[in-house]
Amino acid sequence: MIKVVVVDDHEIVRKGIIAYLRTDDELEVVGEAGSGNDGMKLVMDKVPDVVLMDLMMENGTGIDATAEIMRTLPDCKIIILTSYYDDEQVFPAIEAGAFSYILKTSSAEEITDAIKKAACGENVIEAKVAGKMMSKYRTAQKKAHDDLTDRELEVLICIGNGMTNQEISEKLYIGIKTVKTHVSNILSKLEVNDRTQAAVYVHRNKLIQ
Amino acid sequence: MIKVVVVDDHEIVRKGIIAYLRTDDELEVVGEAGSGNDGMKLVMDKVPDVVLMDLMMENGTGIDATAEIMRTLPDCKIIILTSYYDDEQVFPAIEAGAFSYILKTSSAEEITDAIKKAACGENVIEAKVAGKMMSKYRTAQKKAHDDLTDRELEVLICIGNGMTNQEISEKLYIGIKTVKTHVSNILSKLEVNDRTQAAVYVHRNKLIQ
DNA sequence: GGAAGTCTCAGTCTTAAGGCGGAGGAAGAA
DNA sequence: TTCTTCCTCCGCCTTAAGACTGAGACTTCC
Repeated sequence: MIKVVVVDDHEIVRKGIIAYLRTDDELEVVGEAGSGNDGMKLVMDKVPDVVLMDLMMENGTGIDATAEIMRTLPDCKIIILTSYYDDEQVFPAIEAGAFSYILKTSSAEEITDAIKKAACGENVIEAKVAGKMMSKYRTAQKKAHDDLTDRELEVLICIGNGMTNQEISEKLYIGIKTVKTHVSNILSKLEVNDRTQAAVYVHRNKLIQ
Repeated sequence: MIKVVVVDDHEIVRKGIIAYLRTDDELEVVGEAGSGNDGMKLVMDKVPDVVLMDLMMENGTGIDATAEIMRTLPDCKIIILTSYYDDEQVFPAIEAGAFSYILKTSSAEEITDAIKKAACGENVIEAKVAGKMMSKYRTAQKKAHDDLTDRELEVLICIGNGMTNQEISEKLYIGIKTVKTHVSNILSKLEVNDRTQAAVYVHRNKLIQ
């Protein structure tokens, strides 16, 4: 029997998953929790083989719970069960030590399958998530504005807010000549031609909103 | 007995909800579907009192299904059941004729309660969604760029992409003088001082990404 | 002590940007 | 028809922007 704990703050989802898991006689649901914190305590107490963990929970994410569980019970397999494959928390979850990552769009059979595989040490990563991981490592590239000095970044943000050189000089208490120097350096470092493109850069790279 | 149909493409969620609803002897689950299309046909066939409809489905949204059902069975109460309160589809769903709008974070009891209330003609709107509706009507205000002509909007988008007047004139096959005229008009209509601020406007108002 | 990087500022020069006023042609509304 | 709006373009003018070169003061690091 594979001992399973289900952590999900959607009661209806949790009850549903448990109801289904109970129909499989290889699995034994030894506990359920509605928050990351409760889940953590429960896991420490029950020491299950597998934890089905929802990522998006209202108070305290599944990430912290996952990390904490892995610290004390490194042999416990945590399966992240979430709704969206492009969730930003995918990577923190994997770094925290999540073993498998499946979506709620998976069929009930796929979920029980993932649990059984996890118990055998075989992990399951949703194809879409795997693809996301690939692109993640591709986009882990250096950003042009990493080359900027602190002061230059400060000036760039001003440009991104549509300020003129005059206004920037007044805001930063420096001469307009100095601002022009910074702006020139910024433009060449970002490889753009003028302040408008620099402003676009700021917004495209979400340096400000 | 209140006849209920459950439409959700997450099998595990659907099974869970149904398993729970069956424990209530006032409710009778007369069918289930894994897509908006199937759900629509099923509802036409079974004519339930209440439909529990998931919004986020992979093929065909719950919106279209809701609208279609309301056209043929206007007395049918459709309860939208979704994961997020700030979903952009909230309003289309309500316009499509959804009767209640509750979240999956609701307790199982709240869901059965919403079903019973719907059957009695009493709708339930999640507090957070209601708040969202309020702010929606507040933000339904006129945008400055609504005053722009088609051509001006076209030029504005170019500015938002960091193009110079020269580049814009080449792209639109018009003289640079004409571009300058458009730019001047745009700046005064948007009440900004220069093209950089116009570019910032474009991104802040998400005219382009 | 020297080298490198950063921040500050200066002078000069060129050009894109933008304001202001005017105007013709086309299309649609009153 | 007349009026209005939009798109197009012109000339004149002022100024902010940006490139390029140079340089002093300061900190950090070797």
